Amino acid sequence: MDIFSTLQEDRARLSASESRIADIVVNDFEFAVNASIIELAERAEVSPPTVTRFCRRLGCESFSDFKVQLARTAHVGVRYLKPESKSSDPADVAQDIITKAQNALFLVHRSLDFAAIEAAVAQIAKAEMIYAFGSGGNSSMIADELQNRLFRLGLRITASSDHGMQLMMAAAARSGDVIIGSSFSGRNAELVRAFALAREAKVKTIALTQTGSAVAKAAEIVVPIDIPEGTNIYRPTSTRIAYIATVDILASLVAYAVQPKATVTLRRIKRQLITHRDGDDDKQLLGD
Amino acid sequence: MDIFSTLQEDRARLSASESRIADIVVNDFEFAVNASIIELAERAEVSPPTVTRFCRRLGCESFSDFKVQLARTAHVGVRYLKPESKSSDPADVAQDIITKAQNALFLVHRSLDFAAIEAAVAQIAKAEMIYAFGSGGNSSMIADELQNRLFRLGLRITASSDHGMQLMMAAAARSGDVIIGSSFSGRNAELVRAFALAREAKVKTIALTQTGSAVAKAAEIVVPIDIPEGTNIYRPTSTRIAYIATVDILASLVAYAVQPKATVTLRRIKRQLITHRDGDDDKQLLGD
DNA sequence: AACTTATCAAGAAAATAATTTGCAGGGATC
DNA sequence: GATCCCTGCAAATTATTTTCTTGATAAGTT
Repeated sequence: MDIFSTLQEDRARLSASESRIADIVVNDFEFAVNASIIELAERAEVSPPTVTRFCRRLGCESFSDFKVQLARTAHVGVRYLKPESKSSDPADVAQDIITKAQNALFLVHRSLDFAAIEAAVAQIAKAEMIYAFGSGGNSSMIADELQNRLFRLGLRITASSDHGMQLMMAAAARSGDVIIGSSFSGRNAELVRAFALAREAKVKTIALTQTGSAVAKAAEIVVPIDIPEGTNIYRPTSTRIAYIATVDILASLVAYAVQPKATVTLRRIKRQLITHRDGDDDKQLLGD
Repeated sequence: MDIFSTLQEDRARLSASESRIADIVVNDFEFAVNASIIELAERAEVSPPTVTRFCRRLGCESFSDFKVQLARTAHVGVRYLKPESKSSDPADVAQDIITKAQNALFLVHRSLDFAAIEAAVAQIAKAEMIYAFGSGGNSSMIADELQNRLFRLGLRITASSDHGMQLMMAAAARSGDVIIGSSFSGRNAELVRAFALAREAKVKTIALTQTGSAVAKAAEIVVPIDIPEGTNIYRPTSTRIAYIATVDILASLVAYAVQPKATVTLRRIKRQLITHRDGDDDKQLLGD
């Protein structure tokens, strides 16, 4: 667990003096990581021992331990509190995107629902046939990505971003099949319909979407992905990164679940790719 | 600038004793951030003052300043040196993937070639027509992603993952057009051929690929993306994240470059999407 | 209602530990 | 052989933690 979560959680248990310290840490993080215990104490109008006690209460060994914990979390964890820059300078834009992407990873990691993931992995690994659905550019990329990752494991999968096809496929799917649907917004009405159709036929339905959304309610297993998207409509970065990472995790776990089958297929695919390139090395990653 | 770059750069200027300290810091980072100056000194078989001087040489105020700098960089920056875990426990797998993804972002950010990016952005923004090429699952995703991002800006773009089509399109392209080709491996021979064909017709060629690779050599503008991929072939995480982030940066910068044209198009697309969903909100990101 | 007691927060001062500085010896280089 | 730089020692400084004490609040008792 990281300091920032702990700080949020334990906020209630803190005394008045300790709360003042917490405020300073949260609001002026830069100061906090650089300050000595005396400086921090002075600013919070408490005595140094109180600061030590504050650190201990948060589960740290000592004040310096606290600072280290703080520094390592905060690099990734704090900035999402900060307003994004409005600059169009390349360095700023890059900084902004990278930061948001890292925050997204940080947030996904923290909020991963392993129970749901394991349930999804179990279903995927034993599926007769898998249908990956998603529409609208972003989610269709996720569907393709699922196909790209899972067919390599020897699984039978097809991806579709076409609403009409999705409905027909959902209707054609049989018990033992799995439908994985992705929706960033959670409000893809056609996907909801496809899920409903599938569930009538006892087809397993897995949704990658926002908690509590229409799509989430329509699916049997929900792997929730909840990322606050920034307001800049030019940059759907965070959510996409979060989805990609989640798919990566799912696919990796499925790989472990189907391992014996998978290695054979991978080797065959790899051989195919190598002849397509100018020969050689085996370490090169699978696919271009 | 972060400590780790500095450490790498200044490595040559360090004395023997200081090098020993550097070794420990790099190889056993966990120890280094938690150790006191005395512990670190003992382990490196030097005296505490030498450690202080080492920190100063790296541009830090003091030893504790050094530790803070270290902690804040290293959370993201060091782990790619570490062997990845072989565990198949979901929490470990997730941790591993998230860490690798964060490292990838860290590394891309550090190695971004802004000159190349700006050159690419300038060409893309004024292109008559854009062709996005990529094959093999990963790169084809990048090509689709480019299309997905750039068409929203009112640019004319098509993506293709079909080698045959790519060659024909390259042949059909005219001066004023731009071809953007992506290749993770840098050894997609067909893409090289498409670039060659395009350059004969004075079509601008932009490659997203590894520095020094065949694809890189074939293109006029190279936006280099160099990420060491792990050895676990089930997990092409890092590179993909790096490419996505780079495309995000490119697309955002193009958005700024073509702004007036773009907002109109975005508004039209958005209206279209909203009727497709169950009404409402404008803050929702563009596309699902 | 008044007093006692327990509990806890918080600061003062002392003790401890960590860090830095000044200085001097040793080795390498020119 | 002189100079320069690295390095460690020891002292000085500074920072941090521990211990002890005080004061406040709340619950229980007479």
